[in-house]
Amino acid sequence: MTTMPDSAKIQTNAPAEKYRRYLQMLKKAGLRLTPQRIAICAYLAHTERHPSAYQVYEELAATHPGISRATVYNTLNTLRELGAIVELSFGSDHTHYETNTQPHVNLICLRCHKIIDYYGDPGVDAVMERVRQEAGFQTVAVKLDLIGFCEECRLQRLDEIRAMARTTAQDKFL
Amino acid sequence: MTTMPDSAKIQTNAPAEKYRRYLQMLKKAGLRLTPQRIAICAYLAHTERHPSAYQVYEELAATHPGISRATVYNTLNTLRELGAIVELSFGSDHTHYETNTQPHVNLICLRCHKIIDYYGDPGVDAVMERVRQEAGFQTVAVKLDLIGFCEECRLQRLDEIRAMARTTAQDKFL
DNA sequence: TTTATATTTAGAATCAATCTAATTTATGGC
DNA sequence: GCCATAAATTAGATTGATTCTAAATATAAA
Repeated sequence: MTTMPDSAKIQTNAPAEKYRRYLQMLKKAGLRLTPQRIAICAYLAHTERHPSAYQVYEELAATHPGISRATVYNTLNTLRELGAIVELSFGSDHTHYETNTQPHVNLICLRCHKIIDYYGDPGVDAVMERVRQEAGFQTVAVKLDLIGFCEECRLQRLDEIRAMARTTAQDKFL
Repeated sequence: MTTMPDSAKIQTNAPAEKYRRYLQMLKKAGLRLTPQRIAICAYLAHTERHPSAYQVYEELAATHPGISRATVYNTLNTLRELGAIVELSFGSDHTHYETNTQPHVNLICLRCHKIIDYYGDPGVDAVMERVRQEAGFQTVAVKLDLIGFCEECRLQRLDEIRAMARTTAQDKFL
């Protein structure tokens, strides 16, 4: 997994900051800050994972009995429409959400479906600016996904190919 | 909408080339090139849109009566696992596919759900190389999504905000 | 307070996607 | 070419994440 330069982590993405940002966006959109919405924002702000809508509902239901599916899904959809969170998909059955909208790279493994957040300078600022000038597109959130094979799975894949080569002379892989 | 420099379109993404690439990847994975799979690859190679799995099935069923949902979904999943096509999601209900895996930027509008392919140099090569060295991640496909508001919707949004400002003194927008 | 609007809820409904078991098609060895 | 084996396809049933609905509740405005 090797090292990651600390300098690459430009901004902080502290829960408190995310939380404030979510609530602010809801309010700015003219929506009420109900206890349910606040709970959902708090959950999203404090997770380091990429939860699915279903996970958000299930885990919130444990601490907030009586919260309904509809409220969770509606709120997540609203936050997505506002650009506060970003939908991720990677062949899994549910929709997962990226709660961290600072520029970073998602390394999505085709084999194990793990998503690794990679912080580095993707040079995205320049692209955003060009897109604004040339296409009139106003960027709210950036998602840079690299789809491929994580280190673990890559090595495993190599092993499998070697094993296969030993037993048969087939040219198939994966 | 403005202009797009021709120099930005680095490689060609001709249907014939996509078609050959798809078939080659299936074959390399040890799968048979059946008439159904060939039809699906041909469809994907020739579309300029970002079809959903359901659309692929429905449109293929028109010309290839008897093709089954399962075959279409299985083949699309296989192509996705191979990195030949990439899943896109943008708040719509179905899963859509990006059939064009050359480096480009998806401009995804939060309001009208339009996806604009933007060709330019996102400087992604450098990121891919760094990710390989630092995280051991082998990239198969890249997806750079900018999520925001397209020119049309941005202008419409401005109009709406102005209209609202004229009638009321509320600070809500969107 | 009263009225109007926004929000939530519980449960039903939807429908894209997957699964299943049977059938068809292709492949390789003889 | 023929047979045996594996691969792929099909039609239809099933699933289950998400959305919808109608009623109840909470909030804001007047």
